Amino acid sequence: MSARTPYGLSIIDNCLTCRFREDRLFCNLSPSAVQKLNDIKSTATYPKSAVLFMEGQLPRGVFVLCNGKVKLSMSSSDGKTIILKIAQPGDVLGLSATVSNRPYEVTAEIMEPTQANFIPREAFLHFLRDHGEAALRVAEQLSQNYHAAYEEIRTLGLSSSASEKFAKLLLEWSADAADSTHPLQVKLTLTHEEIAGMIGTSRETVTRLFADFKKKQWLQLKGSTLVIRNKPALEKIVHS
Amino acid sequence: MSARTPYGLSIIDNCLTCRFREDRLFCNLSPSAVQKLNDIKSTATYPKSAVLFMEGQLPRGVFVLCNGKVKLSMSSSDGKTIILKIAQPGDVLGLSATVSNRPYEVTAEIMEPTQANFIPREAFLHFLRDHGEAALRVAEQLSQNYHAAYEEIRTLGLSSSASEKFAKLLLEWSADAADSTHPLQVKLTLTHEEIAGMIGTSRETVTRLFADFKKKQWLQLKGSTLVIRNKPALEKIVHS
DNA sequence: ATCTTGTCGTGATGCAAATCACACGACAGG
DNA sequence: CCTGTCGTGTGATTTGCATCACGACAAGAT
Repeated sequence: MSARTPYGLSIIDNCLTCRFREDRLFCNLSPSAVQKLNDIKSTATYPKSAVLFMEGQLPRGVFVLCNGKVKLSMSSSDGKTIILKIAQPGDVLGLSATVSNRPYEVTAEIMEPTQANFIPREAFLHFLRDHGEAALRVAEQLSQNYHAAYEEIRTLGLSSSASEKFAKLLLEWSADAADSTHPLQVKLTLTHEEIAGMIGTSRETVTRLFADFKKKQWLQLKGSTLVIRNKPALEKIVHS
Repeated sequence: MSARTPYGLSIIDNCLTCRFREDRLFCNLSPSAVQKLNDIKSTATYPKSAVLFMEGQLPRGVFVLCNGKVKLSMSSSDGKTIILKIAQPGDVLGLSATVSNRPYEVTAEIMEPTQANFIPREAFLHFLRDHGEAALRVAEQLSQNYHAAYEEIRTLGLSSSASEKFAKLLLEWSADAADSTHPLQVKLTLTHEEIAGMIGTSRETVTRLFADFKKKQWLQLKGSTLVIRNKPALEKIVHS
């Protein structure tokens, strides 16, 4: 349980029951709850393009990411796909499906080798019934997910143009990277196709939007790092 | 607490702590929890076009609908509006915002005179901390809301055409009205404008879609009741 | 009886973006 | 070396739907 070793297990424990991040799911629980969690969790690593679960499957349990990146997507019968989120370390996947015993809403696909804790459904629900504090924490977490979902609905339903959604995405990225030394630099890890999937448009449009924004001097590309040169302009587009 | 009187209070009690609908939020709780709930709730009736809360406001608490209909909507700075849901009796409004102390995601506007119970935020959270069973119930409810939100995202993000979304809405309606004697009849209570708001299109398009579907013999209008004459055709459109 | 106000029906027009159809560099593996 | 397969860039063409601009009709309001 302690963080004695520099690698491996210490990281695993931290990501599940860290004591220093109040905003995460299982932080600052009582010792007995932490102990119980450690008993029922199991850890595994997954290779690139492995699938944790697929949209429509009955929920087997929740996954807590330790590191790596996971693509959450939905697709329709005619092959169209939207990417909802790129999950980061600390994120909990499959929570709502597990709690309500409905099928997973999304498909979770590993983008780079990832270590994750898995907690089977039955054990998890039993754990929640025994630990009211954790149930409340789960409710809070679900509220946050819900909030994020509504943000998605807002962009999808209220943005008129593709450029608006594109600008919004860029601003989100720059906000996420706020811990970096320079907040206006974003490391691009997605292809245009994937970006298109995130804003519900076509690959070509993304290419054209990039070109367009670069010509307007709003963006600049240094290798694979994107530099935002005119944030106010982007914000103006978003709040049409 | 008893249902002695034919009007008013008996209805109120039923909608909050009914014992016969397991799928609702506060059903089948322990007697002490029920008692506590009754202590902290208050009831009011609201006239048409009153607003329970607005998008962006800090959460004051949750509302439990006893009767009537409430329109939940979001709007963007440039006046565009989407309607997310028409809340029905039994629905709980403002739950996620209240639990996570984030602003209400939507605006809740009364569509017809409505009676609702209100539970203030602080009392509600305190209640949840004291009653783990209720917290778990809330988590389940939030999961369902989350699920519904993802359904919305699916239609908004994956449906290509307006007709697809329109057909989807009609099928939803006919499924909701499944308790009626005839499942293919839907009472129309919304204007074309409002329907347009629900599927993210313009009023004119809705009018044209109605005309189009009627010409194709898929629909028929008897007064204000819509009759679905070719459900398979609608389903085919949806699952393109 | 005459205004207003809200809802519905329908044509004409314009445009943003999907779609189609390429071409080109990078890069891996046989 | 050639030959896939990806990711990108850019034109030409098409199209679904928003938008504008009406007219018709019903229900209150005055």
